[in-house]
Amino acid sequence: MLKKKYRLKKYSAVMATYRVNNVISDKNVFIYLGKEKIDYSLPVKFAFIVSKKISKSAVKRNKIKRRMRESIRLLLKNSSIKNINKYISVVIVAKKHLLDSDFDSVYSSLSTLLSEKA
RNA sequence: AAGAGCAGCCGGGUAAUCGCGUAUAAGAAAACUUAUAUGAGGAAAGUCCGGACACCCAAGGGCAGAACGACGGAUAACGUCCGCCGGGGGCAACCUCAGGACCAGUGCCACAGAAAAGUAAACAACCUGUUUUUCAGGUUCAGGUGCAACGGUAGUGUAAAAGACUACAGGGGGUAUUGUGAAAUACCCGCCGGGUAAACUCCGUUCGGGUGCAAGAUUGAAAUAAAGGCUAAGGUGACCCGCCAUCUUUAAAAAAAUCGCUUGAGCAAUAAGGUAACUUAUUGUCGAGACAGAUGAUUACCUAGAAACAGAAUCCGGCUUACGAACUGCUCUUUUUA
RNA sequence: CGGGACGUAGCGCAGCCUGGUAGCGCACUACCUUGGGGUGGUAGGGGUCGCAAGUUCAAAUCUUGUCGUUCCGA
Repeated sequence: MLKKKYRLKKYSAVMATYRVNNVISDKNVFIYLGKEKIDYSLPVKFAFIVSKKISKSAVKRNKIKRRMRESIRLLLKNSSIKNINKYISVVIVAKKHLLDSDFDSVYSSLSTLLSEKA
């Protein structure tokens, strides 16, 4: 789980990130990238969205969110995704395909998307 | 031994590495770091009932409305629970029932049938008179219909019949006894013209009304502005653009913070009362409290193969629904052996 | 968190209040009309009435539970 300073808290901030409309995706997730930073001392903030359309069960939605958070935590620790540091915020939206995947596929798709395409 | 019925119990464990929420302590005194402790359920779910708590409205009462409905109890309360009565099911253990009233009124009972409730026979049949037929009168036992037929079976009786009369059983009413009571038992009375209220309705009981922790309280900022976006609807206009108004958005910055927020009809043990639900007393104990929302990832071993349903959001008491594996106790039936 | 509405033929809807026969339009099939097609006409097929239980002689309809879809308020 990420610490609180890495979390994007406000609904309005998420909507602002959507409005930039800089999207990358694969079969598992959409990733919305926010505006570029002015002050580089601030950390990148993440938000994770798993809608009710993906599953009615709160347990399954929570599981997907936890896997995504853990992946981002490991990626930040490895500092393998340095090139996303220029963005203020990142919103990650899960797709229905994630429901049947395991942790490794979540980790690999997030790492390739964020390190290569961003 | 086999097959049933009822009740109970559990909801993976240990270790290692990385990591998260909360509390406390220390350092720092802004962010933060370290240590320790602690961190989802039996249904947390559905939101179907009942409360607590909070605010708004309200003089009191009625009407209306809603829910409930054998009886006695439990409870803060309940549509829940316990016991018991009656109906139904089962050989039995046991299970199950929205279980008041169609003698207040109004409806409905398709098709079939003579007739579906009205002092009722438009089919048919029986008997009597007339007697070729027809017709008139009496009757509804038997027939057939239907979920249901104007009380059942057997006899007496009669022109043919009929509770008209008798016996037996059924329903209803009255009296007596037993029980707190629903009711049961006994005796007596020919009293016996359907069903349906999860049809309207009537009777009884309960509920001040509404809103729900995003309830509500406190502190601070702003003082109704600024910058955009949009045009389906409003104004101006013949129409379009435009303008006004409306609507809507605004990243780190003022765009909130704190309280409510978890010590409670709490949990555990023992004792007493009660058939039980439950109650009382004593002792011990504190077991999540977030605010885009904390329990995860990887590995090894054990169990049986690390398996299901499933994630607290103000808090309790229930109900309902979903669901995994192993096992324990009591009871019943059948068979076999002693 | 709270409150509504709707599940009926492949699709869109009636019927439910007041219980006994499930119907309408489009689509589908066959035939007629045409040189052929469309249009038009005639006939026909197709429905566990979301699911489960109860009330009733009888349930799409009444009652309860449950599943799904969708809307509204904060």
